[in-house]
Amino acid sequence: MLRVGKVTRPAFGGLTNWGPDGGQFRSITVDCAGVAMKHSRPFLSTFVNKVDAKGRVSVPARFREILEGQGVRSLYARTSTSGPAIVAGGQEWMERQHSEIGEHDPSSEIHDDFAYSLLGDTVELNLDSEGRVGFPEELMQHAGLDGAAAFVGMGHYFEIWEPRALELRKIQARRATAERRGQLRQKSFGAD
Amino acid sequence: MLRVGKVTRPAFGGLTNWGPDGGQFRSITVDCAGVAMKHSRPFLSTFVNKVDAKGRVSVPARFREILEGQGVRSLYARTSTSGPAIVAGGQEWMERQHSEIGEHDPSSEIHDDFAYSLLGDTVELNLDSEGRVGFPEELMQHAGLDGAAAFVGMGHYFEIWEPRALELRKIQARRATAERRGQLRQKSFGAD
DNA sequence: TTGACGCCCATGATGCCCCATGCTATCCCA
DNA sequence: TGGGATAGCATGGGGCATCATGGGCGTCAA
Repeated sequence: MLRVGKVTRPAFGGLTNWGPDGGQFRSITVDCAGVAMKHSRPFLSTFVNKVDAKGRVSVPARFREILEGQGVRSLYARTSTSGPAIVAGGQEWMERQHSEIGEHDPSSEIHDDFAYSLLGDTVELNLDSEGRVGFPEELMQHAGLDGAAAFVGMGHYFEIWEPRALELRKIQARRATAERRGQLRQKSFGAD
Repeated sequence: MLRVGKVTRPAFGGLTNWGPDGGQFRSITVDCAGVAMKHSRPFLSTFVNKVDAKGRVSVPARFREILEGQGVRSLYARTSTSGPAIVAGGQEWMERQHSEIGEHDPSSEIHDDFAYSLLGDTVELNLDSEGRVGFPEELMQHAGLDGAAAFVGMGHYFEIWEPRALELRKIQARRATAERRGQLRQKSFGAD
């Protein structure tokens, strides 16, 4: 289980707040070691957009706002290590990935494994003036994208799925969540 | 050794107090590690409003005050994991959800399950200048909304039910509460 | 020359904003 | 104590801005 005080993962388990102001970094998380870290609003919700004949997809406007708030007008993407999906995010997510690798001894094999799979496979994609991106063929194939793409917010990052595959994955996730929270609920505090 | 769980859920079991002043954050909860967390007044009571032809519903004025006190003029909503209802809340509730997910290792399956069902299914809805929201068709269907919607305060968040379904649920809840509290009490405020 | 890519404009759909109206609960004064 | 005035709130509908999407044109490199 995660421990408090790992400076490299302050965001998981800290106190978070997004301010009401528009677009830029919106909050500070302070972990138990007193380390502060910037935060954008989380990527939320699911949006399904079409893939056009040129292979372009509109990045949902809400997601674009967040990405732009983090700096440049582009996103980072790679194949998911746990399913037929593309994992993507902005500057902050990239930094997170980077520091996750930094937790490991540079001379260790695990360090290199992480670097090859998390950094080596990541591409940086620019959004066009309409807010669209074209994913490389390899990523499209991994996710089985064809005709439509579902963007699902995962908090600090988001994923892109073939819509039907995502729906199936979500059904499974809802079941697991209900069970898990049902157990918590019996212990006393209200989940929802 | 301190675990994340102790820190990320200060509200459950912390020391809480809401002040009498108007609108903004009204209290501070301090958990065992000394971490402070903001609190609004709780969402209370039940309000029934109409759903208009465009599918819009007025959010009760009391609830709006609380939401606005938390920052932006919007709310977060998703289907309930435990019944035919929409679960909704403001910024604070969203932060709670987010940090609940953050308790888990990002590479674990439970992390993803929570993210897909708690974040991926959550939508951010802006209130219009009259204080109304339009829920997505999917949420309306899950709650069986049609013509009217009952907003019921649940403390840190609230739920939206089809009024009759809520009434039934409440009857069941009263009975269960009465049983738990013992025979004597059941006799004195059993049937209202 | 041709194909890939980036940039730009047109269009339709959707969501958001604004104004108008009517209801109701509360307060004030007779 | 009752009735009218008033302010806050819920409700309805029309218009406009934003967004997704499709297609065209120019540029650069193979």
